[in-house]
Amino acid sequence: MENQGQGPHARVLESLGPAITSGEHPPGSVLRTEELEQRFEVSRTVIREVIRVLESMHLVASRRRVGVTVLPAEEWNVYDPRVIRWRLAGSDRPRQLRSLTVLRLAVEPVAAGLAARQATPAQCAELTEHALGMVATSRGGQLEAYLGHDVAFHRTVLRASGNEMFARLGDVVEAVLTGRTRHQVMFADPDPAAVTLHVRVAEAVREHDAARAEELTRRIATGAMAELDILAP
Amino acid sequence: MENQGQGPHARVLESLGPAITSGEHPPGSVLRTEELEQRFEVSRTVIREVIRVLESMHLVASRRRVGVTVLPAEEWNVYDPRVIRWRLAGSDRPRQLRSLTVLRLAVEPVAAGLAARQATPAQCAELTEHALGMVATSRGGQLEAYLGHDVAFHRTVLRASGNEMFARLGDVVEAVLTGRTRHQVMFADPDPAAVTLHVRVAEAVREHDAARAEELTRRIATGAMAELDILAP
DNA sequence: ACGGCAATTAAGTATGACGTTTAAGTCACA
DNA sequence: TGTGACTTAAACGTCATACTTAATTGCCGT
Repeated sequence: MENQGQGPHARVLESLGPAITSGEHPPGSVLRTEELEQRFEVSRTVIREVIRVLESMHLVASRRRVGVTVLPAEEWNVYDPRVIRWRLAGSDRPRQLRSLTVLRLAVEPVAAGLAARQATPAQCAELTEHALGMVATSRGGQLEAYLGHDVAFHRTVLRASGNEMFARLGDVVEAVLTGRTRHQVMFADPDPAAVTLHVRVAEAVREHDAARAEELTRRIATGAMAELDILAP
Repeated sequence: MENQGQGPHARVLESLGPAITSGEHPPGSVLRTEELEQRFEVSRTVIREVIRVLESMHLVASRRRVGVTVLPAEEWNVYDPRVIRWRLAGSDRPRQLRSLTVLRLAVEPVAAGLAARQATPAQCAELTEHALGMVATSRGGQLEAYLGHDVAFHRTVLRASGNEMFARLGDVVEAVLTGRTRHQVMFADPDPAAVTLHVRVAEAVREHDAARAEELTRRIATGAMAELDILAP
């Protein structure tokens, strides 16, 4: 186990959490506190606090006289950034990436439309900067730099929408984009069409053309969706 | 304090959480565990576990030698059902309702489109049943019964979309609809146009007409949005 | 078979002691 | 006077242990 960063709490959490989301502890199985104490060689305090956190993510439910029960996946707080991270690291990564991309497909176009109406000049400038950054790094295997601009671009759109719920999905987008770059198409340069679309979205937002920003963003997301289906149909 | 359901842990959590989301403890302010022990008359154990949960919601961050710091609102896990509930109960309810309704506006039409493609016959029947239930209870102040059908209808659409991220937004929709009924228009009967739209969505899904289901659902959500703006512009 | 009572089990809470981190204060020295 | 290293102490973090509470199991008697 390479899990020894920070303290016992984080170590146990980052070990137990993924173990649950990956199905290593299937729904319905029970974990007793004492057993976990021994397994991780920590005190009850730590185990109990970890359990409380997992409980708050609806990964487990603790009941007296029975133990800590793993809940079915439908109950999980799938919007918790940690749950997302754990699932993306696990075996059902493809399925998870698909779910998240569909979510993007729903949210980002609407967010772009809102951004076109109310983005500040500073945010418009930021958008343009990152779009151009994507253009500049789209060739020659500068994938990490490209990824940085891509993530920043989408984060800015979500933030500029002025909706806090959208803004908090920045982490989700980052997880999706990072996952895609790191694990699937690390070899290939980005699709030039997608790069162009980003530039045009930045333009549309700057010109307060909500309908166009929405439509163009929908095309970006649709492209991302298609890409997934091509890679793992 | 009427907060005494279940145990000390829940009691303290349900008291401290809202106190934070309502701004009673503004971002940047610090809470020391010892102080909290006395304030709630419970042991360190309980306080520490509550803090860990609040920390997992990104409401607070605990640091040695300084205490538990309240984080700025941008950091909060606004998708956590409890955070949503606490904020809806607090003073920025209108703002929160608006955010959530915009989220619905983005997600539900797409979910309805997906549902039209892959809803099971059982789910179609469920949709029809609840749509008709809405019709039957839409007049004569049967608001509670109507609300139940409305929530169930939207939950079914989200579930039938086959996307786990969408499915988990059922709680959000319930919170929004409940909030609207209970606190804003409790007196008035539902808008007949909205009722009709629900029936037509059920039809479209049953006939696998994705585009129509999407468009009709968009109209429902737009109507909900307009209603909000009318009531608190 | 059934219903109630008791025993058992595992989580929940309380408390004291100690370790660890780190902000902040202090003192010496240039 | 200012800077740097050193010391201190405040608050969280962890451990160990005793005790409390609730729920399941199962026994027993009817």
